[in-house]
Amino acid sequence: MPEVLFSEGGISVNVSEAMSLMSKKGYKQTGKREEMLRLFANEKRYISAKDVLEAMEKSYPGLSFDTIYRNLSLFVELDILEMTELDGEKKFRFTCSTESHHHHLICLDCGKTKHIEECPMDRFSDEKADFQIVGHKFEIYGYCQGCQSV
Amino acid sequence: MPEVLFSEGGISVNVSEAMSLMSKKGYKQTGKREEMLRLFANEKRYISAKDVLEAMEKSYPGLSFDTIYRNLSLFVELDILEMTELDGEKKFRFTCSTESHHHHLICLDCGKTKHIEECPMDRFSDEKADFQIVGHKFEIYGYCQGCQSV
DNA sequence: TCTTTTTTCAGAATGATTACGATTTAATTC
DNA sequence: GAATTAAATCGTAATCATTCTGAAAAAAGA
Repeated sequence: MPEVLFSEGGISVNVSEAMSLMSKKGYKQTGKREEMLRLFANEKRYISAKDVLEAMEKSYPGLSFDTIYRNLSLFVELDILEMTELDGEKKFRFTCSTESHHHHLICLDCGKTKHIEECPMDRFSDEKADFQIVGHKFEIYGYCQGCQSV
Repeated sequence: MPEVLFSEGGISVNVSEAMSLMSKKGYKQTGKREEMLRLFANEKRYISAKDVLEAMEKSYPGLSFDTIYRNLSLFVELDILEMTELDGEKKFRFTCSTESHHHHLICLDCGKTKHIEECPMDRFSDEKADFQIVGHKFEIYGYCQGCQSV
């Protein structure tokens, strides 16, 4: 569980940046989208679609899974969120557009992450592999301090 | 699609090794298990449960998904197969017990793989991460030569 | 062969995700 | 600010991979 919220300044910059990116791309600004983004900006960890629904049901009772999933895909498409698959479940996390390429150490319990600056692809020469390389995944799994004590 | 089968020697050694490991552990040797293993020994690439079912339905009509999945899990537990999750689907691949720790470059089309000897964890000091590390994943995705031309 | 335990079948249940037609809402135009 | 239009949302059903269940069949050991 996340203990500390970010300063309002930090949040609003990222969320409003994302919102204006959306309208620039022709997508509409809705209260639900903003609240979804606000949630991700606060959490800064990997959470599931179900987590999102549960967090938003309070303010939007009757909110549909369709809305959640459609917006999650949209956000990933626009690079506002990043996605990974853990244990057969898609998990999403806020992306800061200013961050350079990096990887994550991920807590399997709460989804909290730690950046890994180093990328194994840096020392991988893709010529000798007769594959056309289109992507890669490097993730380290574990339990964060908070979740170890449980 | 795999073009070349392995020499019978190579196959049978791996398959029979796996079969005797099973009976040593108290699991029964069945024709279905042997044919599943034979399939994986021939393919040497990541395939899905559905692929296995389709390949085996010819010799075992009416074969159930339950049988496939149960045996796949058993094989993974016994380190006979290795498993990864691609696009929300579990994919399985034959493991040679003699191979040391390694990673894969994986063809997103046919599941063909190429070994990557280098492991990014070798130069990752887990002390400074205040996470209890339990695992990691490093995979490179692309398209093999055969699948590029399509 | 007989017994015991495991495996398998057939189909239902689950859980995550996606699809659909109808309705509502945001952005745009007048 | 009302009318228009396109996108977003709802509610629910469909889909897809995977797991479960209880009964029947098959393998291993005595």
